[in-house]
Amino acid sequence: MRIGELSRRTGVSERLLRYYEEQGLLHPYRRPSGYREYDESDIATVSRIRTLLAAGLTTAIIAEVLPCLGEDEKHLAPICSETAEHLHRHRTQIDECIAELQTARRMLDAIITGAAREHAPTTADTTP
Amino acid sequence: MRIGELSRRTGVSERLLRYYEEQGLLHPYRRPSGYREYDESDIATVSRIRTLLAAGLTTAIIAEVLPCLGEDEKHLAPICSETAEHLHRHRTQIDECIAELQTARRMLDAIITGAAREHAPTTADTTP
DNA sequence: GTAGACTCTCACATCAATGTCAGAGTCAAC
DNA sequence: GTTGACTCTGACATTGATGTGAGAGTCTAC
Repeated sequence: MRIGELSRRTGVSERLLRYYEEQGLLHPYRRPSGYREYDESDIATVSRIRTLLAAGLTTAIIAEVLPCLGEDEKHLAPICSETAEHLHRHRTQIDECIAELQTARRMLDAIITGAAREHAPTTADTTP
Repeated sequence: MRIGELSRRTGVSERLLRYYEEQGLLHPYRRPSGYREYDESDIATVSRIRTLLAAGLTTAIIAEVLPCLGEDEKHLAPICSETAEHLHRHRTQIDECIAELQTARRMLDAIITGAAREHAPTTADTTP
C-alpha cells in the first residue's frame, strides 16, 4: 500500500511516516517512480512505534529495539549490551511511573468514593 | 531550602525547577526578597515529576496528577459534583495511561528477555 | 491524453523540555 | 559596608517530535 493508505489505517500523518523512515524505523520499498510501498506488517510496526514513543523512548532507541520485535512477537535480532542496559533502565522508569500512577489512581478512587459515600475507605478495591 | 540546594539534592537544574513552578508543578513560597523557599517534601515531588516526565507524561498532565499523590494520604476536602466529574474523567485518563505504559513495558520485556535468553516466552515473568 | 487525486522532496514553523547567558538584586561572612 | 556566592527575571538557543506549504512529478479513471 502507499503512504496515504497507511496513514489512514494507522491514524499517523504522512509526514510522520516519512519521518520514521528517515529515522530508520520503517523501510518501505520504492517504486521506480519513487513512491513508497508499504506492506501489511508495517501497520503493526507503526503501532509499536507509537506505543514506544508514548512511553518516552526516542526514535533512536526504537530503531535499535524494533528489529527485536519480529512480525509476531518473534524477536530475532539480538541487541547489543549497551542498548539492553538502556532498556533496563527505561523499564525501571516505566515501572516507577506505573506505580506512581496507580497510587494516584487509588487516591482518586478514594476521593471519588468518599465523595459518593461521604467518607473515604483507606484501601479501595478499584480493579475494573 | 533555596533553589540551589534543591537543585543539588535532586540533580535537577535550577532552570528546570523554575520551569516546573511556571507549569504549576511546584509552589515554593517566596521570601520578601523574591527568593524561592522550598521544603523537604519538594524533593520527593521533584523526584515524582522526573519519573512521570521520563515515562512520557507532559507537565500539564503531571500538574493534574500530582495533587493526587499527597504527602500522606490526606484528601479530606469535600468536593463539588463538578469536580467529581472532572476526577472521573481524570481517572479514566490515568487508566488509559497505565494501560499504555503496561503495553510498552511488556514490549520492552519481550525484547530484554529475548536478548537475554535467545528465545522469547509469550508471557514473561519479569517482576524484579 | 488529460484532470484530479496522490506522492515526492525540501524548507520552514511549532511545541515542549531544556540549556545558557546577561544584568540586576540579595545574602552572609568578613 | 564590601565582597563573593547566590538568586531573580527575561531573553534567546536547541533538540526531538510534529505540522504546513510549495513546487514538481506520478497514477488512474475517464
